[in-house]
Order: sequence, then C-alpha cells, then structure tokens
Amino acid sequence: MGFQTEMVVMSIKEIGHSDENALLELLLTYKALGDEDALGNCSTSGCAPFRVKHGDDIDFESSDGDDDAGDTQPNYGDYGDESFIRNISEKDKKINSLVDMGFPENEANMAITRCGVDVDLSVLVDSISASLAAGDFDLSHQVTNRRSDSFGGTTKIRLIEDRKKKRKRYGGTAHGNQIFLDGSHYEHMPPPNPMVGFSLPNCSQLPVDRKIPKKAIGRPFFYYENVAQAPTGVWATISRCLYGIQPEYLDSKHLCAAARKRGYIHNLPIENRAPLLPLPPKTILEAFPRYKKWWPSWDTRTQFNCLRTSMACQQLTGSIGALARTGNPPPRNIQKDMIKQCKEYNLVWIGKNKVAALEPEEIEYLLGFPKDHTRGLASTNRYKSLGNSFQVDTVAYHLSVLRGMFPNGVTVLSLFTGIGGGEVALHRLGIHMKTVVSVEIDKASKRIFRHWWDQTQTGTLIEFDDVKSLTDATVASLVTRFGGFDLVIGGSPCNNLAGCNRYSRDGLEGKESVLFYQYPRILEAVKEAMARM
DNA sequence: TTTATGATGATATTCACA
DNA sequence: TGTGAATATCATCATAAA
Repeated sequence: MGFQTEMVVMSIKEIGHSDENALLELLLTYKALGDEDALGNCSTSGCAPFRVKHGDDIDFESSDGDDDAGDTQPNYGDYGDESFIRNISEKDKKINSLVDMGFPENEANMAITRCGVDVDLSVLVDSISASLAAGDFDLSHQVTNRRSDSFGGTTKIRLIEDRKKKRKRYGGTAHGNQIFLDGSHYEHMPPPNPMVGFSLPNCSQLPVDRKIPKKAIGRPFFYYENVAQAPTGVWATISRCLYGIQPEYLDSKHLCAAARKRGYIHNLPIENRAPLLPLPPKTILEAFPRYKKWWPSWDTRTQFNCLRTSMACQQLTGSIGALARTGNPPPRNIQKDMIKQCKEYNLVWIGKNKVAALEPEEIEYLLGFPKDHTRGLASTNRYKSLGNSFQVDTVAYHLSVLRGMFPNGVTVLSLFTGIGGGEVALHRLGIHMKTVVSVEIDKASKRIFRHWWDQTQTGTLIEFDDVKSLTDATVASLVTRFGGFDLVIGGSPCNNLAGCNRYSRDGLEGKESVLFYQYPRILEAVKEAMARM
C-alpha cells in the first residue's frame, strides 16, 4: 500500500490506535486522495511525528493525540498498543501491522531483529523509515515538490538492500556519495572543509544561506549537539526532526587547543556573537608550556585530537618511551609509529623520552571547565564524563547572543545535561540562570553538576533522571510553572554514532543514540505548551 | 562491587599525486 | 578528475586488580 509514516501518524491521531480496521480504512482514504493532497509534499520519514504541509512552513504534530493528562510513560510516537497485538504472537502481529502500513515484509523483519520485538511500533516504523529513506530522500533543507513516493518501488528497495549488504553497515566508497543506478543517492550532509561553522571569533562573518522555518523562529531557543562525523544520513535525519534547519558544523580546534568536530542545530541568531574572554590557548604548548622542555622537535603536533572517553594504558606509554630511547632522534619509521600513537591517545611529553596521557584537570582546562570540576569521581569516570561533554568555549560562543536578549536571566530546559557544559557556558557568559530543569540519568554526572550548581548558582535547579520519563504532561506543567523556557539545550548520546565505537556503531537507532528522538519530542511539547500560554 | 587495564576495526574524510 | 594512502574518531568489552 505504501503509506508514509506521516500518513500513519495522522491516521492514528484521528482515530486512535485500537481500531485496526478503521485505521487501515482511513489510510486507504488518504491514499485514494493522493499523498500530496492529503499530506502535503514531504521528504521526511526519519522521525515519526513530522509532517510537512504545503507552503513553506514545517509543522510538527504531537505524537500523542491527547493532551497527555495523566501521561506517565514515555510516549514519543507511541502508537503501539498491547490490545493491538493480543491474539497472535507479538512478532508476527507487528510484522503484519508494519506490512499493512505499507512497509516491505523483509524490512519489517529486519527492523524487529535490529530493535527487538518488545519495542514500540513507532520505533520500528522509524527504524524502517530511516533504513529505507537512505536512498529516498531529497537533500534540500527546504520543502520541495519532490514527492517521496512512499518508500520507493520494489526494485529500488532491493537495490538498496543489496547495496547495504555489500556495504555491511554504513559504508561507502572513500569518494563522495553513493550513486544508485537510477540516479538517486543517499541523503548526505557532509561537514564543510574547513569546519568553521557559520562564524569564528575575530573573523569576518561568513556568507551563510540559513533558513529557519517560521515555526522554529524565536523563543524557545534551542541548541542541539552531536558528533559531526556520524554515519551517513544521521544528520539529515536529525535535521528533519529539528525543523529542517541545517547543522552548523564546527571543529573546536578553531577555538581551543583540541579538535572536537561537532554538529550543532539551533535557532539562535548568528550575528553579534562574542567569544569567552580570555580566549583560550590554541596550541598544545601555549596551553601547557611546561611540556616544551621535553617536546621533541620531530613531534610536530600543535593541537590535540578529539578528547575522548578513555585514555592510553601504561603499557602503551611505556612502550613509546622505550621507542624514544632507540635514538636521538629515533629512526624516522619509529618516529612515525610513535607519533601515530601520540595522536590517537593525545599523549604529552612529560619528561625525557617519557610520554603520558593528559590528566583529568588538563582535559577540564582544554574543554573550558573550571579546575577540579569533575574532581571526586574516579579518574576513569572523570575521563568518561569529560569525553562526553561540550567544549565550553565553542558552545558559549554560540550562546553568547542570548546575553543581550535576556538581560534578566534565562529559564533553561537542559536535556542530557551530563556534567553541565551548557550551564557552565552560560555562567561564564555572565547569563543568569533563573531556573534550570536538568535531565540526566548518570548519577555521577548529576552529582558533579549539582555540586557545581550549589557552589556557583542562586537560581532554581530541578532534576529529572530520564528523558523518557519527562512526559508531555510534565513538560506542560513545567512550562506553566516557569512561564515557558527560553532555551532548550542538549546533546544526545553519541555512543552509536561515534567513529571509535567498534562494537555498536548502529546509527540513530542504536541503543543509546535512539534517545535523540526524545529531544524533538520534548522540544515540541515545550513549544505546544508555550503556544497555549 | 567498583575501578583500572589492555585489546578490539570500520567508516568516512583528507590529502597527495598521476 | 580519479585513485590510493593517510588520517581521525564524545567507545566497548572482557578481565584483572583493588
């Protein structure tokens, strides 16, 4: 039948999800009317409750059809219903449901294999959509007249599947986008080179063709972050779920001494940004002059690579020290091997022929956190929490535009707070936080953030553990209580997106990274609640 | 039970060169 | 412009040690 996800969502919103026959009947009606007439032209699918109307606005539809009174469960796109699957095996029933929605049976089966049989139907829909969409999306940020044509023809699907099998997961050639025989290609939002965002401190404004849909303009401002080099198609999906706004890709090496290639999607103004002062050092030896004494001339590094969550082991640093003693200088081929390891693990020369990993305090400094911000945790946990955090100077540069807009302070909804990189950025900008509603599940990170808050802030801190437990009803209640939010900020888990994950780089449908979908769900709940104020 | 350690590639981009 | 080599990457797992 070839129904689009949006069509399914609209139908469910209209009649609920307990009446399968009525649902299918309505879907058929939509189909008979023609996708475009019923739904508008749509080039989306990665996130379920995303609907594009005719014209130039992009509108979200809340995934839960009611006002969430008494809503206590995570419900983003939740139209799975146990009564729906009562009489037959869960897997078969879900496959049948998905096939009835127009998905290919093999894709439905694969989605259940990927996501498990217990997940909501919406998760399976999103998984299949993302999978199929890889070869079926228009790249434009704007709404186009290109019809999605459901999920493409059978031939195309098989072609995509064959290609996927060959590539195993997210692969591709080393050169450019995948081009199919029919001329289409995978959705792709390659980061620019150089990765300098829309502007840099003390540099002239770059010409930026930036379009923000009407509905996404203004309060609440939002700021979303994740790794720039996510698997192909991930940023296109993220962008679609965040009003089609193009990511601002920026490598923090342009603001500090460590690389951190990240994508940021936000609706903040980009004029009149101001960096934190003093500007942080941009080279290793400016940041840590004491290492100059031991730094060999043949180690030509001037900046660190990405500061990650785990450090080099002693065995590695010891073996590099031994290699360093093979000559003065060591043979070129040995130098090459050593530099390769030093780059990968961000090692520094702390003595004669002696390298070591950066200390947690040094990483705090490079990332723009106050000294001892994470002190109190075991060192491995300090590395982990820091590796997962923002580079404060980078984020502060983007958030700096809020200073003039909210002279009396801001009310913040902070999702995936971690150790509070966003809040530290606001604090260092001199922006008062009247209230922060923080959502973070990791107890150690929560403790770090709470201690920092108690020491530096006078505003109100409200904490939640899990984004999934922050229901639309709770969001509405918070909006009423605090008069809305000025800023919704957060970077969702990158575990399944990061290139260094050798085990579960599963994309946005991965176990942790799937939490991304909570961000647009909650953001939209905030916007809807604020619209009712 | 918590923490530290060492081993575990694939993917995608960048760059040099023909 | 096309090709191959070089390079970078918010990680995870099993196991040992504390």
